Amino acid sequence: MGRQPCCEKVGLKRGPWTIDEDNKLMKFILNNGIQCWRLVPKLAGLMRCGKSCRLRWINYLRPDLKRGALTEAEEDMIIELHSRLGNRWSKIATYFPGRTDNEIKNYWNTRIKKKMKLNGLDPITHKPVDLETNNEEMQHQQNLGFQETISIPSLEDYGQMQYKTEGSSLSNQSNDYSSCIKNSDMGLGSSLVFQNKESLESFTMDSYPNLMDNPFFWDCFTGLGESFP
DNA sequence: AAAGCCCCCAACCGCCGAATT
DNA sequence: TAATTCGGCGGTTGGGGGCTT
Repeated sequence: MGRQPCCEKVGLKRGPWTIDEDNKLMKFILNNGIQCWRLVPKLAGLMRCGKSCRLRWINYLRPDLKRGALTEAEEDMIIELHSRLGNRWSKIATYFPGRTDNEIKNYWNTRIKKKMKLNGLDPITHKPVDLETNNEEMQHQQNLGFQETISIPSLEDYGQMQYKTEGSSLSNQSNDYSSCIKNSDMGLGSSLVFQNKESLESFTMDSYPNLMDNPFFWDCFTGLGESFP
């Protein structure tokens, strides 16, 4: 009953692949293609399980893999896609030819996640970390008429500092509101409002329900780091 | 120079839906 | 229909290398 086992479980090699193993696997797949991963190690003369061979091929040996560090543009796109798709790394990886889901996942876990936390954003929800927990701050912002805020804790030491980006548009529909002000007040964090160029009327994030999904949103943060010593 | 710490990433693990017998 | 594996996925880990003290 049922299928045959994928491989002999005993005596299998584990851990890092040797150059010799890589060569055997590469040679076999280039010559024969991939019909069935279960048969690959046997036919290629490898003491590995099929699953391990598959992983090694997909993540390291595939000739179409793009080597080297991810670019800033790729990083921006990962953030954007993650905000929409969540931790669906294989889905995200389809937008990056030559990159693997493992590579993107690693990049997210070791760099982007850290960066977002530094910016006071929850890497899971892409929303400000203390939005729900800091009631005092929320109450303060509500008193000011701000219903939703973006918190940038690293600005705490900068008191009344105002940071303004010129000419950064949030979307085609919001060109009139192209100014973005990050206003750190009371030393608790920073609020984000959008200001109409003509009327100087301000809008909160509620004006843009899907703001975090908009790649232009992240432009607001460009250059922010330069303000710091 | 050496020890300790931190970061990165390759590889493993466990789970799940699909496929097979 | 049940039992079992396959293929694929996301989460996690541990070893190696680089950096700091």
